[in-house]
Amino acid sequence: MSEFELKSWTSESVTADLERAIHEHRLPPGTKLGEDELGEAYGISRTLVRAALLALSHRHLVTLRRNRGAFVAQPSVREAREVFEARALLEPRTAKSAAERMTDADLALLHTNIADEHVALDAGDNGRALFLSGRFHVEIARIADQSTVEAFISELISRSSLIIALYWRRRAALCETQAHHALMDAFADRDGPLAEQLMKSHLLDLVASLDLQNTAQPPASLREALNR
Amino acid sequence: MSEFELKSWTSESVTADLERAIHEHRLPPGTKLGEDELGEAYGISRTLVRAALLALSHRHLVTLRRNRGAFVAQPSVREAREVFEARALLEPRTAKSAAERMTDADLALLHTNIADEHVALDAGDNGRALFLSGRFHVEIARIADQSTVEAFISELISRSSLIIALYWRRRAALCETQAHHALMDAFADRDGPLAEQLMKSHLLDLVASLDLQNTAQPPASLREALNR
DNA sequence: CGCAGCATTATTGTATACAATTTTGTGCCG
DNA sequence: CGGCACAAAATTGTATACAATAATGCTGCG
Repeated sequence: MSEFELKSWTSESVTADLERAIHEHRLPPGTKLGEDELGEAYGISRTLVRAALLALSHRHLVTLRRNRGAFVAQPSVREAREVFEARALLEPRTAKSAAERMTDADLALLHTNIADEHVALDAGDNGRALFLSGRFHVEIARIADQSTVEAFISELISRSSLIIALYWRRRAALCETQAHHALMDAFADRDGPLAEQLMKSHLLDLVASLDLQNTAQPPASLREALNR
Repeated sequence: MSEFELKSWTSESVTADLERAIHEHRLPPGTKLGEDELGEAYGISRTLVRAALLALSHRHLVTLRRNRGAFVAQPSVREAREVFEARALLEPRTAKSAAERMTDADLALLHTNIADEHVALDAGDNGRALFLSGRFHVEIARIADQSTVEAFISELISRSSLIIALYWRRRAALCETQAHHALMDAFADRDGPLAEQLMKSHLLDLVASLDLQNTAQPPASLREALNR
């Protein structure tokens, strides 16, 4: 390892890097994000670290507790439900629009995305697979040519990753790739209504695969102390 | 006026204060928001001003241009359309949920909100009337008990205020109060489907009242230079 | 008189210093 | 030995200093 810094980080790129780390579960919910610690890690001052943490808190990926610091967010059961209800409002219609606007280049890109996900899965890199799985949804919004909705979905996807980390029921491999394949078929046929229906079902399946029965979440602060 | 500061502003309260000023058109689109200027106005350092501007930029109410400063956002025609498409995805269903959960206290609150709007309108305070008109929509999301969707709608409402400032066709009084009254009737009857339909129509009417034909927006930077 | 190039000024970008608060550690007393 | 009070350390909150960049104005030449 070189003594010199290889990259000059900006506030935005640090935000993106942290978001990806959270999305990939390299930074699990509850992890303390110390300002000095991060500043040293990226070779920047606390000023820029704080800007990044502020940005992440606005996306509900990080919780800022006054005079206590920043922590990777731990969505409550309530919040988990709300996130998926919001996704249910936004994504099916967006999938419909995407199907109707889909170009061959878009199709190829989505295919590549799914292929990469399988590669990551086979390599045992579940974090990367989860990230790519989320990217699939964001790409659909991009293809629908709705950048405003895309931004909302992008946030909801990242928050969903935290929810999965906390409430995912099975430890087995992600079985949702089937749903994505089915969506691909609808996209290939430019079948908007089918894509809408498939996305709706997909989201319902996702919620069903979560354990959202608990009214309280005991693992929250305890886990944090034990795992670190 | 006292020489002493009456309130100690925090980053959050400054953000809220600026957002309201933007929402009420006291700070029109394109207005330069100088850091020193704001810092002096609120009696805080640039550190906190920057945190507030960063927060507002994340809500797309302020545009940050590197090394040039912060400006009240000037949504493009494209963005304007997208904002209302996003609202069309979120608000009708939310209105339906709200109607089904509506308590008498909620109804009373909405009534008060509308009454206040009329008072502001009669007093010629169009900015306040516009703000209250937006609050009506946000309150509905709150009543629907969906804080995640509420946050999205809140942002979209504020952005809509900028859109209205730029693209509002008639200069006459806001004629949308009728739509809100109709919604109130549906709410009073706890008629979810009707509320959903009325909200959908209301949003369509709103878009129709805008002039979104222009492909380019010449008044953007020119206006800024002339008006200031 | 007009414009190019440079110096000056103003504003933002980043780092650092200091203050405030919380957390942690220690010792005394019951 | 346990618990409370106080002190020390660590961390965040805010302000300020300095650096970098862009905007402005001036001067001299054509």
